[in-house]
Amino acid sequence: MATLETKRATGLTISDVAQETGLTSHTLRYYERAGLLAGVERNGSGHRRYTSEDVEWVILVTRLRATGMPIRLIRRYAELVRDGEGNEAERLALLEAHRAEVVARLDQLHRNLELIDYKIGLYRERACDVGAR
Amino acid sequence: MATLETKRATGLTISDVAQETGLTSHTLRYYERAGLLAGVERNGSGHRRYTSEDVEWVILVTRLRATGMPIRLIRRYAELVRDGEGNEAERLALLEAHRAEVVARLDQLHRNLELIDYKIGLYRERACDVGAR
DNA sequence: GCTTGACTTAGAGTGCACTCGAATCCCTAC
DNA sequence: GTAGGGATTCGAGTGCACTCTAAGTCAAGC
Repeated sequence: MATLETKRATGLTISDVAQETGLTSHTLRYYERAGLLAGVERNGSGHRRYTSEDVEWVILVTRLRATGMPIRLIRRYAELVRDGEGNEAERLALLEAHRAEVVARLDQLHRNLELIDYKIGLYRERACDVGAR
Repeated sequence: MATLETKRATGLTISDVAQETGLTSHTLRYYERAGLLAGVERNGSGHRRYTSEDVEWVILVTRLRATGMPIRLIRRYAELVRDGEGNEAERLALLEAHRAEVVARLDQLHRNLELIDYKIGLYRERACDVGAR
């Protein structure tokens, strides 16, 4: 078994990263296949070894997913980052467009939450009443 | 073609309701099959005729869907409503549980939005800088 | 009376994001 | 040296919520 020392030198295994990010190894491989992760380094026997930068990136990906950004947009963003400098404007545009969608979704969620609260109020106030649906 | 008068008397057609709710006729039939809508009345030739109460209910369903309540829970709720009085406590519990989930999701969304804002900030402030990912 | 178009049904297909299976490989411990 | 456990790959399977197709029925307008 690799010591912490060794891991620091050679990078984390896929199950280390799975544990740290809350994803499964399956999902990590799926993300890599889908182009969300730049090529992760391999050791002599072909096993993935993740750097801490890789892990940071994976965490960013999970956050973007958690806000509902679809895989294909995250891939686009990842591609831009991989292509390096010169496309920052496009990256910014992509993030801003997504931000706008998240804000819109938050608004809608807040509004619909009010309806739920209204219904809950009905059931609480007139629990023995007839017509509440 | 049915006049508005006629429609008021006989109920709305599926495409009327589709238009009014933003769903498609397909989705309305799907919801009915899935047990989300109590049996909608039919006219002589077997076509659905929706009452305004039906439409109200459909709108409530769309709002619950918009907050991410899964079909199976909406079905459960619809069943309770159909069963009539006596189960208000369960309806309330169902709505409150869902409310808690929505609130949790809102929180998480807010937190992740902050990360997006942070990234956007990076690109705005140091658009010409190197290391921003 | 016949076309047009909206409606009906059962059931198949789609898109998304995983999620899992099977076969195989390889390092470690006994 | 061999069993175990985890890694690899490709590709198939799953779950959800629609979304659409095909075959057929029916009412209204020309």
